[in-house]
Amino acid sequence: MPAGRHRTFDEKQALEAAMRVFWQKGYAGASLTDLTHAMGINKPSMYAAFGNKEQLFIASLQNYLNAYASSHVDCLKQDNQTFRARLRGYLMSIIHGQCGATAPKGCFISVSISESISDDFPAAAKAQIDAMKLVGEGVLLDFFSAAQSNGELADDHDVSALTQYFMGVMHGTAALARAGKSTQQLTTVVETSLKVL
Amino acid sequence: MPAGRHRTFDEKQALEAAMRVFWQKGYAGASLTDLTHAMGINKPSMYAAFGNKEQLFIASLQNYLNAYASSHVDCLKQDNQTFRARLRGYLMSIIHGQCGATAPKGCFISVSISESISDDFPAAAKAQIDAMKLVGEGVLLDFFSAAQSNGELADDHDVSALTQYFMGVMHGTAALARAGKSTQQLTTVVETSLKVL
DNA sequence: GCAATAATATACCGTTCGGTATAAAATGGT
DNA sequence: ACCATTTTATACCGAACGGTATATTATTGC
Repeated sequence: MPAGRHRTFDEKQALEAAMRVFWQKGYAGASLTDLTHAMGINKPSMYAAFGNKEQLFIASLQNYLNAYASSHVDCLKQDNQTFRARLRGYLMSIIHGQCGATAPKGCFISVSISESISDDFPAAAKAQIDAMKLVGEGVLLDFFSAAQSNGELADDHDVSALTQYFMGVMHGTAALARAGKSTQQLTTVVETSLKVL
Repeated sequence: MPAGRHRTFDEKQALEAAMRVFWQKGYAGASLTDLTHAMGINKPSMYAAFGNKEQLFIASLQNYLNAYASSHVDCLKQDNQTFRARLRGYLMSIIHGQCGATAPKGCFISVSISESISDDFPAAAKAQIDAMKLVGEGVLLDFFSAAQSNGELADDHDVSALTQYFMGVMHGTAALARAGKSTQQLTTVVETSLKVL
């Protein structure tokens, strides 16, 4: 046990709160006052625990990936379901995350990608976002490639084209969620998108 | 001819420059220094010509609609083309706009919708964005409804669902363009998206 | 109990923010 | 020529920005 006064706040809880502020308002739109108020701490505590605004943002991105994004990938691995059902489950899981009542609307990564093309966006944060972009694409590419190898997906399909298309569908539903569309409306978008297969 | 010193800058040119800054950096991310530098004028000139930052933003949105968005709709009215070809032309026109080399990537309205859900986003600007959202949806809804009346689109299609779907496709390609995808890659996304018809 | 240590709270730092007062420069009307 | 008018350029305003020094409070090891 280290000497000195103990933390009176939960670091994970504070990070979750900060993430939601960034998720809703973006990096530039989220002030330290916004962040520390939501986290329930004051600035020196934030700086001691997370470094600075940029590092808090990067930690928020990582927290989003762990707590809000990774779980969807499990849907693609349900061996008891058909190829189509697994993909549908994946997309449905995602749109529920994008339309949840307790969290901000849309996709934090999608919002961050969009903001990160600004030339004065912090470099380390941009690098983190670029890495996450590749991961997301890799998941879908592997899924379609494996399905084609297994014979679940016909050989005349272009797995790269399908990957780009469904990446687009996910960014699209994220934008629609942000525009106020309901889970039900996004469900019909997902169902329609699956008709290409 | 009014008395007094003449303007030494072109108002439309300055507005175009301001629009591109907002388009790339968003409302919160664009400072008055960014804006006036790009416009080639100083702050009092900007305030005299446009009012304030929020009104400049609203004027930028209107300028985007006029100069970058409205023209695409003409593709839907090419009576010499099939229903499918008109829709394809519309989407292709849009993705070229989203990937143009001379303008910022993506869609200014899509970016603005995303940013406008922040609770400290200016109210008048949010109202303008909400109005533009409805216009965009109306264009597609009218297109599909008319096509169904003409018999070009089978009756078993849900025009509302198709509208939501292609709104999602457009937001999706806009996000992919912002993520760095090429016109060629977005073309395959558009071609894939048309398979649902 | 008493130093050493670490987290809290407050007040403050220089800079940048959106916005403006002020004065110089340029035009038209007379 | 001169005055009214409008735009320009500079300097400045209070507020908010990201970030930190300082002092107080709480905790552990001894």
